[in-house]
Amino acid sequence: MIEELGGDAAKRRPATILDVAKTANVAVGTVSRYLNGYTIRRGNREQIEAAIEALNYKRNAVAAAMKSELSHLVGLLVPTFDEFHGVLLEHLSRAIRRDGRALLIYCHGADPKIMREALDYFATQRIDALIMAGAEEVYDRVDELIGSGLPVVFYNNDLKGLPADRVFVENRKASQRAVRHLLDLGHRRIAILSGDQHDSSGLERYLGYVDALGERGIPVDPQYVVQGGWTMLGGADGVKRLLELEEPPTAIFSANYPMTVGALRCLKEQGRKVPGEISLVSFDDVPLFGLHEPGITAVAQPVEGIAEAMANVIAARLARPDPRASRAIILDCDIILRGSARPLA
Amino acid sequence: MIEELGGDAAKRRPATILDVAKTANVAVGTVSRYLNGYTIRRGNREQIEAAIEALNYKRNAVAAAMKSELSHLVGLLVPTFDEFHGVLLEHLSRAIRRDGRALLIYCHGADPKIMREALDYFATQRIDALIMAGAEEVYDRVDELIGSGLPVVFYNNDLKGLPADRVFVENRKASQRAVRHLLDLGHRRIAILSGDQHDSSGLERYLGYVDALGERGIPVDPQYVVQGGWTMLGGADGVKRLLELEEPPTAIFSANYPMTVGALRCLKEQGRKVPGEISLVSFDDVPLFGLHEPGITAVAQPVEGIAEAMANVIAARLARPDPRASRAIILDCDIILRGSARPLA
DNA sequence: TTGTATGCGTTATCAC
DNA sequence: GTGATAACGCATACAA
Repeated sequence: MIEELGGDAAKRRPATILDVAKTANVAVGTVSRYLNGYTIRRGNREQIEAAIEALNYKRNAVAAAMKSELSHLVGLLVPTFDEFHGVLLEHLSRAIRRDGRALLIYCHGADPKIMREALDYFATQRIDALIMAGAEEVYDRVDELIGSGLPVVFYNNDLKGLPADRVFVENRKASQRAVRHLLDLGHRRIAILSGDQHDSSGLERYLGYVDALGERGIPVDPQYVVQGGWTMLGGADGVKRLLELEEPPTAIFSANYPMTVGALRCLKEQGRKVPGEISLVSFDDVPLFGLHEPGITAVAQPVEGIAEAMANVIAARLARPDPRASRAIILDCDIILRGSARPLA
Repeated sequence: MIEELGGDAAKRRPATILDVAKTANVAVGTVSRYLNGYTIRRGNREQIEAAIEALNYKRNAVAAAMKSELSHLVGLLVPTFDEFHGVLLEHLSRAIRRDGRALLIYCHGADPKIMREALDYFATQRIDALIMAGAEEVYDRVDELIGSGLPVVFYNNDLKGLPADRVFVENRKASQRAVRHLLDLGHRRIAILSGDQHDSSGLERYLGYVDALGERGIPVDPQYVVQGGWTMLGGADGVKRLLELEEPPTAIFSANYPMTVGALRCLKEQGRKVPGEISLVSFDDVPLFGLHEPGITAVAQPVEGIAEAMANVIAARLARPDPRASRAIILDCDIILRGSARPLA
């Protein structure tokens, strides 16, 4: 379908601060002061406001950024837009907006080349701050960025040793509680569908699993520790291997949402009843888990709290640049008991 | 020049194109030409590359944007980050990146004030293009933006009459097929959980429902048309009302994903079996629908195709500044048959 | 092809 | 407070 565009689109040069100053009979400096919230003589203010209205003036943030060195852009570098990131984005964009900034997003899909590309792009765009899940592959680049004065906030995966702020959840304790719950139900052969243990969250969730077993004096059986690589396919594959064992586990702790979906799919395909034949607890909670039959017992991350913390940390650092103190905010998780974990028969 | 206080952090002023030119013994113009991909004498190119490396030069996109009037930013204004938008973002950010641009996102949560704020912010940031679900509340502002030369792409909800590009799916036909499927199974009392019919997608999905009934000579019974307002709560509430009818429907067509979740929750709470007592078909598909017991029969939008189309439309329009034609791309949907709809007993 | 000079719109720095 | 003016870093005519 081809339509004619209105030809009367008056594409005039947009008004500048100079035009406003001229129309309002004041100096550009005065207009700039007005725009930036400084006190202005009342008469002038009214004239400026009238001029802005009349000229339909919109301040050019690009030019402002060039002078002030502040772009009011916060870069967000994520590996993927799974359910967790969707919800995070919802809250984060809201929280960031409160301070007059917006989110510039880049999704790298675990590709190191794209990670570097993203970091370069962000540097190029002169973002005010960067939020990212740490990735070893770009340790040096991030270090460099921080060295150049860019505030960075890590989440999900830490890059130890870098002078940055951090927002994490109690991955280890929450996982421990989740596995302890399975132990309380009488399970002893408990498997973990682990995320990448090079990621701090992957490691900590695994360590929580180890902790819980250790509390009850149960040794960690390597055959029950399978790597799911955070992905749905990895989760399905991992469960498949578990079911092929001579002594399959009676319960599984899955370390994130996509792997849980994969696990459920595999279990369904293999005709294994949850929780009849095998119990399941998931890290990460989504609305549909409550509707699944049975409901999926899950660790719920405080996503809104994470977003708020990120925004606050950034706002604080931008307001008072203090390279020495780096903040680490660690939030608690809830465990939501549903029907996917039941006492061992 | 003025030195930053605190001499320990090597927070030197970043290198500029001028520094590069000086180090490479060429003129700034030459460096600029190199940066923008024009041909350069080989010796110079090598010198420039060496200088960039040595100085760790990162081009300042802000300054470049000011001159070229191109920010390489694409604004994305969404109502909310539901599952659909998560997947969309995944593909869109990738597609947009191919052209060297990134996504500047803003989430308005159906608040007209925030919509206006977002539009102002985008204008201020001098974005190159805008992707948004149309909203009547800001018709005039969007019109103004388009008038000023900003390319706009609508999705999900159209704002008729505006000279913009459009990427939509065959909402009406896909809905018709979905309802036809229920009719084929013998259902006659079919309800629709409708989205906001002021949204073009809401209206078209409703019209598809009407079409399907009309084909079979079945009149539309108003009591079977309930407004769910696109939300989970609205969906739950709508189903509740349906179940209280003297003659409840034997099948429900839900017009989007959140409403389907709400519907499932309500049906579960009320102890109604799906599909034993009531059949269900959903617009929008998510991985978990396949794992639900029963699997949810759903209309799958080609989200990747939507993202690709958006990126292409923008790239095309930005490449050829004043094509007097607006493009409307309409994509087909698949219907995925699972177990939530079964023949009427 | 290369070098020079000018301007983009804003903020910052002065005197006043 | 206000007004005039110098940057900010880059792109681009224009002359060479």
